[in-house]
Amino acid sequence: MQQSIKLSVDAVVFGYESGTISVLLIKRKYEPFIGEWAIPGGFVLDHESLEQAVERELKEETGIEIDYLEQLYTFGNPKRDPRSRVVSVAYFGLIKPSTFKILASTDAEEAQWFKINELPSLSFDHDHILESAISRLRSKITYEPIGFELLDNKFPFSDLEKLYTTLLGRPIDRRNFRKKILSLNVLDELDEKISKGSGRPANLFKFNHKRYFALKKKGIIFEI
Amino acid sequence: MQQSIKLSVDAVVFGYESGTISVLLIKRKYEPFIGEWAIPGGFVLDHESLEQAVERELKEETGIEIDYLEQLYTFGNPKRDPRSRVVSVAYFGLIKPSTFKILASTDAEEAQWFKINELPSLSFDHDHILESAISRLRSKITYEPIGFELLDNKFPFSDLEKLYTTLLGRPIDRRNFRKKILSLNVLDELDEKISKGSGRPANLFKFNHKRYFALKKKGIIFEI
DNA sequence: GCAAAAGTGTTACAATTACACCCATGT
DNA sequence: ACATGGGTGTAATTGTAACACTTTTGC
Repeated sequence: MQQSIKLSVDAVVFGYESGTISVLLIKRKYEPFIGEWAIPGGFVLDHESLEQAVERELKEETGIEIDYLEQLYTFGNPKRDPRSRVVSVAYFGLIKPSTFKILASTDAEEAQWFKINELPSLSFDHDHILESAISRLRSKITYEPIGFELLDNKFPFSDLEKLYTTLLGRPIDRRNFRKKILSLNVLDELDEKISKGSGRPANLFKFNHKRYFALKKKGIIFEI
Repeated sequence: MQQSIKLSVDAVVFGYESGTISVLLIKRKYEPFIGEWAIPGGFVLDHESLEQAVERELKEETGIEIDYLEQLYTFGNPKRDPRSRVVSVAYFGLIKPSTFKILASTDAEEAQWFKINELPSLSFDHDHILESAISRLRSKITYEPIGFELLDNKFPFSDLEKLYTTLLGRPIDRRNFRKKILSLNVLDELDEKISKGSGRPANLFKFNHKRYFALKKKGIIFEI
C-alpha cells in the first residue's frame, strides 16, 4: 500500500483567571501561514503515542506542561492543509491558574494567551477546531467536574461559581449552586481562609478526586 | 519531515432487531490475524475524506450502506498493529432493521452479525474499540435520539421501549416512558397499525426530524 | 460605619416515580 | 373464552428554582 498522508496533533489549551477564559496560541514560524496565529501542535513521530506527541509539542512550542488532556476530534478534510494531506488529531487541554500566571508573564512573542471572546483569526481550519473545543468545554463542564482542572488545588467557592457563570454565560443562583455542589460531597472544606482585599474572607475548598471516582464507579454522575 | 505512520479507519456498526443489538464484523482475509474476526475498516486513500474512507471500506467489505455515522475516537497506540505504526480513526455507525435483515440473510462468510453479548475475541485492539463504541451507544441514547436510527422509519412504540430496555439493561415503566417521549413532541402518530401475530395491534409512529432539529436549535435537549 | 464579598433557609413549582386495570386482536 | 401484547391516569415523592438578609473583613 502506498499512502502519503501525514499525521499531526494539535492542542487547544484553556486557562482561567478571574472571570475570563483564555486559549494558548502560537505565532507560526514556518510556511504555510508564517507569522499568523495557530493552535500549538505538530507532526507525530513514528515511535511516540498521540498523547506523547501533544505533550512534546506543547513543551517545545510553549514551554507548558498540561494538567488535563483529552482527545477532542480528528480533523481529516483533504484540503485542510494547502500543501499536502495532513490529518490532525486535536486535543483539549486545561491548566491551572498557577501555570497560567507563569506563562502569561514570560513575554514570549511566539506563544500568547487570548481571551476567548477576543480571538484573532487563525490559520488552517484552526478556527473550526477551536470552536469545537469551546463548545466541548461549555457542555462538558455541566456533566463532568473538569472545572476543577481550571482552578488551583485550593480555591474559594466563589471562584468555582464565577467559572460556571463565565462558561455558561448566565448568572447562577449562589445558594442553589452551593447547595448542589456541596451535596455531591466531592469538596473538602479546609481550615483556611483567603482574603481578596475587601469583603469577608472566603473559606478554601479542595476537590476530592478519590471521593469523586468512588461516586462515579457507583454510577452517580455529576450534573449541574 | 520523514514520517511512516499509516492512517486507517474502522467502523463499529450496530444493528437492532427484536430485543438484541448486533455488531457487524468481518473475517480477515490477509495477514496479520488472517482468519480472525475484526471490525471492518482499512487504509485511507490520499484524496478521500475520513468519512468517505469509512463508507468505501464498509461497502467493499460488507456491502452495507450506513444510515448514521459519527466519529468515535482515534486510536494511536504505537504497538496496536504488530507490523507497523497504524493510527486508526474509529467510527460509530447505525443501521435500520430493513438493512440489517438483508445483510443477515446473505450468508456471506466474510461479514457476519454478532450479538453484543456473544462476541468472539477480536484482532488488534478491536476489543477495546468495540467496548468504547458500546459504551458510547449506551450513553448517547440517553441524550440524543439516535435510537431512531436503529428502528425502521415506521415503528410501534413497543419497539422503541424494548430498544431502551435492552440498551440500558433495566426495565422501564411503559407509561412513564411513553409520556416522556410523547411530551417531547418529536414523534408523529400514523393512521396505521401493525400486528405481531397475537395481541392488540400497535399504532405506528414516525420520528419527526424537522421538529427535533427545531427543538435542538432552541436549546431544548433530549433526555431520558 | 460603610463598602464589599461570603454565607445561609424556606417555600412554590415542576419533574419523576410508582403503580394496575382495560382494550383489541388471533387462535 | 383465553392468551398476548397495547394502551392509559393519578397520587406521592423528589428535585429544582425563586428569593433577601446577615456576617465578616478592610479601609
